[in-house]
Amino acid sequence: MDVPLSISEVSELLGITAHTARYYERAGLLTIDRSQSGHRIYDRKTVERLDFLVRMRTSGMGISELSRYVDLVRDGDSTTEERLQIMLAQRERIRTQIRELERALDTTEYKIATYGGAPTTSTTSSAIDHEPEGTSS
Amino acid sequence: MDVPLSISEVSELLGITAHTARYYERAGLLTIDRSQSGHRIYDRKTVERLDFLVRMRTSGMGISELSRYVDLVRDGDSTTEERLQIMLAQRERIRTQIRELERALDTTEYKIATYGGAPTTSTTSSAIDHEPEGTSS
DNA sequence: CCTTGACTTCGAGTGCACTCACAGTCGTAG
DNA sequence: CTACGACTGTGAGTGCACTCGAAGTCAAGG
Repeated sequence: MDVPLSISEVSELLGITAHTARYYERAGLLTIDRSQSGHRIYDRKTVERLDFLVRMRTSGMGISELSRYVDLVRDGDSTTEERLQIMLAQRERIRTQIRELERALDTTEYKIATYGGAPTTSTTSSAIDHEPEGTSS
Repeated sequence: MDVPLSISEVSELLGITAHTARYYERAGLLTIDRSQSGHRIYDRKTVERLDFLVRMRTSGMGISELSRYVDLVRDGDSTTEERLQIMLAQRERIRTQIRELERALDTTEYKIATYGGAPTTSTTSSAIDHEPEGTSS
C-alpha cells in the first residue's frame, strides 16, 4: 500500500481533473517528481499535499492565498504566526459557509415538502411560493 | 413594519451589492416595482423573493438553473414535478457541500492546533505539515 | 438656482479557476 | 515496425457571476 500513482489515478481519487492537478503545479502550489519518461509520479506524501490543497480550495480559499500559505511553509518555522492567521480566517470562512448552507437547506427542504407532500393542491405559486420564515437580518 | 425599502437598504439587508440586485432583475429572476421617479421599491414580498434567490445562489445553484425554476413557477401548477426535481438536486448539492466543508473544517482545526498549540516546537514543515488522516476515497 | 447624493439604464470590463488545443514523446500490444 | 493510449508543456480560450463606467434624472437642502 504505497504504490505511486499516475496523474489520472490521483485526479480520480481526489475528484479533480488531470488538467486541474497540472494547473495547481504550474501555479506553484506543489512540485511533483517525474519518472524517467517525464511523467508525474504521485507518492503517498504528494497525494496528501494535493488532497490538502483540494480541501482548502473547495472550502473557499483562493489560489493566491493558498499560494501564500505554501510559500510560508517553505520558509520555515518563523512563519507559523502568519500561517495561523490564515487558518483562523479560513475556519471563519468555513463556519460562515456552513451556516449559510444550513439556512439554504432549510429553505430547500421546505420547498420539497411543499411540492412532494402536497399532491397538486393548487392555490400555490402566488410569488416564488410562500417563504417559511421572515427575512430577519 | 411593512415599509418598502430602497435598493441600497435591501442589498445591505441581504448582504449583496445594489449592482447584484439589479443584475438579478436584468437576468429575469424577478421584477421590481418602481416609484413615480423610476426608483425600485422593494416591499416585503419582493424582499422575500430576492432573499430566496440569494440563498439558492449562495448554496451553489447557478443563475441559469435558478432562472429555469423561476420560469416554472410563473408557468403554474403543472410544473411542480420539475420544480421538485430541481429542489431535490439542490438538496443533494447542499448536503455534499456541507460534508466537504466539515472535512475541510477538521483539516483547518488541525492546522490551528498545530500552530496555536505548539509554541514553535520545530521538527515541523517537512511537507505541508503532516496530515491527520490518510487519504481514503 | 445650484449642488449633492442616490438613484436610473445599459454596454463593457474584470477576476477567478479552470479547461482546452496542439504538437510532441513514451512504452507496450499486436 | 507501427499503432495506440496516456502522458508531456504551454499559450490561449471559456464560463460564470458579478462589477464597473458613463451619462442622465430626480428630490431636497442651502
